[in-house]
Amino acid sequence: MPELPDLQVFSRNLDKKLAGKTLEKVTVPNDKKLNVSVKSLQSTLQGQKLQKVHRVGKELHLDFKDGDVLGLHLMLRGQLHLFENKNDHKHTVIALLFDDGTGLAMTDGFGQATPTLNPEDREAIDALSPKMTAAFLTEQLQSTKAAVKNVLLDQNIIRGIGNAYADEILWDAGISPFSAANKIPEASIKALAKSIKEVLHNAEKHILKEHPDIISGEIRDFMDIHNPHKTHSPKGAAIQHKTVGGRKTYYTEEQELYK
DNA sequence: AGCATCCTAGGCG
DNA sequence: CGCCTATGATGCT
Repeated sequence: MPELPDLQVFSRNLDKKLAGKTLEKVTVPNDKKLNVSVKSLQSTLQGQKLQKVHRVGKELHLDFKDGDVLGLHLMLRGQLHLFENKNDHKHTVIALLFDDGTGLAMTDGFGQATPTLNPEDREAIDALSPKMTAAFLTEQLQSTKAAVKNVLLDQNIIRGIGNAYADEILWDAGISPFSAANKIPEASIKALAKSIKEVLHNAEKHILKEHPDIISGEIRDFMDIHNPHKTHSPKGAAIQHKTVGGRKTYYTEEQELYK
């Protein structure tokens, strides 16, 4: 499943491909997760010009000319596909057809991928926002004794970090994912702030270089720690894993456990 | 805070 | 060829 760096590349490519086109028809074969009726979605968006595609947290935002926004969240298994004129992708949740015959479909066998008309602005800041500073992290981490990894994953605090990148970031910062958030010293919080930016930016750069045109899937092969094909970290420690709450955490002894 | 829920498909044995 | 797992968010206990 795609995480922030993948989505960043997708949004870029979709913007290149679709911005400036007028939405002719939107269909929602699976409207279980849609926050408005299909009719109201259609009457709001059809006929509007798509101005911009960009990423907000783990969601893609399609900004239309009159200020309406279509949010697309891929959740666990959602995928995006471009099509010409007719969409035949299986498990289509929503399909957008533009005036030149180009189409975009979001599919999901699980049916969990979520389209949202005019998603509410959330207070949580984006992981790549300039507001994501060591000072911000200090404030957030001090207020809870929860495991630091859970804080990174909490979309109500920071938007955009998922399970795989949380492990990469924490290894890079030298902090054990099981550390109590309020026990992490200032110097390590600074390292963490730096690692969040660096790990996400480097991943995006890598994906863009190796897969410049992708709009779907996830690229994971280059990950150093959260990677089932690797046994040792770049610095040589054995990678360990532990399943917490149904999802796997990868870590090494190179990471300090604060408790 | 922590676990069950959604219930597919691709990868690996 | 069948089993296993992977990722997110919500809502319950």
